[in-house]
Amino acid sequence: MIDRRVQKTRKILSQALVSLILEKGYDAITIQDIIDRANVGRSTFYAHFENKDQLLLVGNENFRHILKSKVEDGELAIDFEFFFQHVAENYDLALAFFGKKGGHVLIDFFRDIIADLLMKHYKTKQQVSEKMQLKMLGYQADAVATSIIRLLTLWVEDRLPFSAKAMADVSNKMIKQLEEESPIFKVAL
Amino acid sequence: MIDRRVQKTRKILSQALVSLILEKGYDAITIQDIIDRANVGRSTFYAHFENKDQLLLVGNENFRHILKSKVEDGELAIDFEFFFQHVAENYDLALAFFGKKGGHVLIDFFRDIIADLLMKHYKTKQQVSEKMQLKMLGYQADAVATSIIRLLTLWVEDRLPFSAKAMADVSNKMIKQLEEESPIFKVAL
DNA sequence: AAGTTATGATACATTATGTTCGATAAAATA
DNA sequence: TATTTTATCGAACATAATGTATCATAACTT
Repeated sequence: MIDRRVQKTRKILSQALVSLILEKGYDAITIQDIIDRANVGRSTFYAHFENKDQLLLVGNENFRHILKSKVEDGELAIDFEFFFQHVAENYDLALAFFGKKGGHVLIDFFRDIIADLLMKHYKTKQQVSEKMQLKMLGYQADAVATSIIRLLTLWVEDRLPFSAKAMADVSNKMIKQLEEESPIFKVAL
Repeated sequence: MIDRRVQKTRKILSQALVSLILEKGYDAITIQDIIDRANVGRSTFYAHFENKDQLLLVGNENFRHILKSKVEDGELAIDFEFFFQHVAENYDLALAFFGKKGGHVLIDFFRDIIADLLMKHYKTKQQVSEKMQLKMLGYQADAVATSIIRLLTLWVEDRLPFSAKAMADVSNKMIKQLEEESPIFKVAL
């Protein structure tokens, strides 16, 4: 098991980072800010993390793995209502992760995961074999994933004016757009 | 008219920034890097710009205003083929603006412009009056604009494997998805 | 040709970076 | 409990970037 001192240090560093994000924005935060806020020695920080990004990623593995574990449990499609609900239930964290003041680390993380899942999903719905068509489908999966994450950030920044279900419905609508084979694939690429 | 020394200084600073983006990525660039590369005095930089972002914005007004002027010429919809074509014709710049190594300044700029235009466009197609429905439509316009910019960045980063027309077709497809009134608006928000 | 102004060079105080070291306190282990 | 292991702190360090200020000079405008 992990040394209790280590657990304590990592936790307080994570909390310091989150609180600082809400105050001054991720990009403006320095390592110095974090160790001042956490009351942790400079050398201690570097004994655990290489930089801010790593602290954010490692310090929030629980939150990050929600989507992943949920999907690896067997379902192919994504339960967006569950996802938006989970975000709503962790509003303070979500604001730090996805709000205006947040950084790009977790946004990119979730975008990539969703894009991968969408790509698998689309490939089951369509028979696309040609190389360039597959590439274009990849673009679209990525673009749709990006738009869903964008919806999420607008929603969070706006203090959740809609229900998680409404957000999931809009997300699913954006996904469905690409489910059927469409004339776009017959266009000269 | 503007002092020739000023024109020269601003131009060389802009060029220095663009070349540095391609080398080390926008976020990692310091003011020191820029003035070293441009061979310009530190005080001179600050006489013209407050920071990197401003240099990037002011130094590329021509590129930025392409979309805006094109639309203000009377058309309501956006000519995405023209837009993607313009990007392709300025590939080096586009790579610095929208590639992996680029910053978020111009991406955000274009996203906001496109989102505004889409919102106007949707409002002419649909009769949406209820406040929350209007807000949700705004989310969707923003999300679609975000996905189009994402398509652009993937395309540019990938060295333009598709024609500008193909990219415009995909973009327009994503836009059309929201043109008709859809069941989503009857969902409980 | 005279007056105006942008520039470069230099200097400055402040702040952050990433690393190293030894003393100390806190933990695991026997 | 006694002993060993190890995480932390505090301090120091060289390096680098920041934003501001001043002044002589060169380049520009009129």
